[in-house]
Amino acid sequence: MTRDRDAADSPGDGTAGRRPTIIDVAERAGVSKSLVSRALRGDPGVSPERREAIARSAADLGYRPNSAARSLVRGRSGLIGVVLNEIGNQHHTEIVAGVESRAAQLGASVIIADGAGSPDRLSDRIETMLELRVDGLVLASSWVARADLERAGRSTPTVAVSRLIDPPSSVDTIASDDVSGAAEATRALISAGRTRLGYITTSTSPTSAARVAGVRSAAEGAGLAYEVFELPPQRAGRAEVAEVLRGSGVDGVLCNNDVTAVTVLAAARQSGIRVPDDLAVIGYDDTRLCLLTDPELSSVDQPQRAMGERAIDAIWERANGRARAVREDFPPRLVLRASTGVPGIGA
Amino acid sequence: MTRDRDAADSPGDGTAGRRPTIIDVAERAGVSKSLVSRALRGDPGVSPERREAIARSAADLGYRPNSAARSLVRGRSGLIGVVLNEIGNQHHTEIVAGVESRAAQLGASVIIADGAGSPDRLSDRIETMLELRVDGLVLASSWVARADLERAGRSTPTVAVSRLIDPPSSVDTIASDDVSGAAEATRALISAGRTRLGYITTSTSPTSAARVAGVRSAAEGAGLAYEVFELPPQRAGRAEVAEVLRGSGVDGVLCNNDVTAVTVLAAARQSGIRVPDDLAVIGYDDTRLCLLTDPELSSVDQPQRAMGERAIDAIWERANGRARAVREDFPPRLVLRASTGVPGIGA
DNA sequence: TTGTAGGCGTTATCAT
DNA sequence: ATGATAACGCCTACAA
Repeated sequence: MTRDRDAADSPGDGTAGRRPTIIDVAERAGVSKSLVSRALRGDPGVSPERREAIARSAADLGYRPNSAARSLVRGRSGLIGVVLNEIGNQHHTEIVAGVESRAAQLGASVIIADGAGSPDRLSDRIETMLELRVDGLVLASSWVARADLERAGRSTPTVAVSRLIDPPSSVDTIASDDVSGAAEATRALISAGRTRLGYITTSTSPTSAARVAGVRSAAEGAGLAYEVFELPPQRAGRAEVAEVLRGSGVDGVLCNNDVTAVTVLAAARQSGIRVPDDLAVIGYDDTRLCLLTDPELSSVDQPQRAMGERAIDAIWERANGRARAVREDFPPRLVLRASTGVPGIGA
Repeated sequence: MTRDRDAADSPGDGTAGRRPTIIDVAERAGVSKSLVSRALRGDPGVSPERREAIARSAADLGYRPNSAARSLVRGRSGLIGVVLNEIGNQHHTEIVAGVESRAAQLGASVIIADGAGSPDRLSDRIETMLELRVDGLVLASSWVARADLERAGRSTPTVAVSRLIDPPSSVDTIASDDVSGAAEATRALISAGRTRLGYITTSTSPTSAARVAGVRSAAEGAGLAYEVFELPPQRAGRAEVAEVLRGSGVDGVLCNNDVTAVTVLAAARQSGIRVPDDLAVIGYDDTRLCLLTDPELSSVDQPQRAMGERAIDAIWERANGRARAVREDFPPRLVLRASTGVPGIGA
């Protein structure tokens, strides 16, 4: 039920009258609008007196530049767009910190949109960003349709901070090295004496697929078998995980993220499975949750902040002529804690 | 296969040449630019043939409207801005869901900015939103300076979804009723037989202050004493909380959020304090964490989504003439679980 | 149904 | 140092 938006035109504006423009400022200061433009932007070549008068006039009027007008004439918006797969996902939001800090150095403002985990929404948000003429676009999602990637890459420097299957060459990609991250974690399980390995995930993303590959390589390298458990997000509660655990004889498990790992911990406790004695557990992302569990949770840390910073650099490079695509994998870091037992000592 | 539109290429443009405008679309379709404008916006009064030709022309060219130009001429941006105190804070991000869904009904796009917990950054982000001429602004933070609130309220319909001290009348405020939420939680502790009550928080926000008031009212109503523990966020780890717990003889504690509550659980376990036998614990926000702890965590749920929706409605009302400020408190809901023992039965 | 002509607020290029 | 003035891309009366 949409509301009627074209209510009788002018009556009731809510906020005050017309917003002051550069012209209002100019009149009040008794100068031309060009001079106001220069003064307000801090251009050199404006006499101190004028500058002063203009500043006061602007302040009195509560003048604020209209970025639409500016963007239109300059051909650049000064905006960096970030589209997140899911604003509630900590892995994605941490990338924003890196993006923000680097963008600030370039004098750009960062605006964020939430894809709410849906490809349609993602597509829509990307379109909005492109219409806004962002000077660069950061995509933190593995679920962007290829057509949308191409469209974005064609319009503005675009970098995906996530693992993509066969990304178009117009889009740069930055990810952490999921294969080696998962492999290293798996090797840690193995060197803790685990022989019945498992990977449990609540996602079917390319990221997760890469981690499966990492688990496989490490397991096969040690001549061990491994099992993969895929739980749909809605069916990934403590009970479901407990069931999975009971069915399999797994004694060492890597999880797709820390929340899943905490769920495994809870399920194990409920099922009388001791951690790490009966089951070693490793999470992914190294969130602060890891320090709040009992036992504390081992986890694979990803350098989200550095990846976010790199994304902005890549955008800058594209804007300045680079044509070849960036394809970078950042090395993750395994953080061992009690949930895998004492490092180096088997069970 | 000719995609070269500008032979004289400046040394490295990155993406293709000039972006197509409504004029390019018009020429290619052999019509005037006004007709293109109408057709593309779905205005009635355009012959089917023209409409078709224009659509094809636009598609061929990869045309995309420039929202700066549109915003400039229409006087509205079609944008709703949301400034979050901290993009990593789940309480704040959940408000976004409500904002998004209602904004979509109004045909507005939502853009988000992150205040990173700093008043300066918040101020800066708000300014960016105002320069963008957002049609409405949602502030999810208790830390916005009053000057910024006034500035925003003067420029565009603004609503703070958070507790504010003495908000300006130009800003609408929506919050959950923290006093009653905390009071109800405290009464639950009392009726579970707890007599040495506590409130532990990692924040000094007005929100937290309101909850203290709720705890006080319930405690005093029952003739019981209570203690308030304030831990700075950096010093709110398991160890610090354990120390606090040991020092006091508290047997029933309300926490400012679920993460703090989980920390309390971890600290209690470490200190040999049994939950709920020795200590009853209640969190705030009712995040999914609550189901992953042992024992499961009682918590106070806030209707973030409804608050987000209401924010958009309030903006709409302001835009349509309402002058009086909205001051609304949404009722929270206490969810009892094992961390407070069986409801209704004392320890 | 279609086209013409301003104008939105700003920047930037010319003059002066 | 300052001021006209022409864009920027789009929408919208007003004409035809």
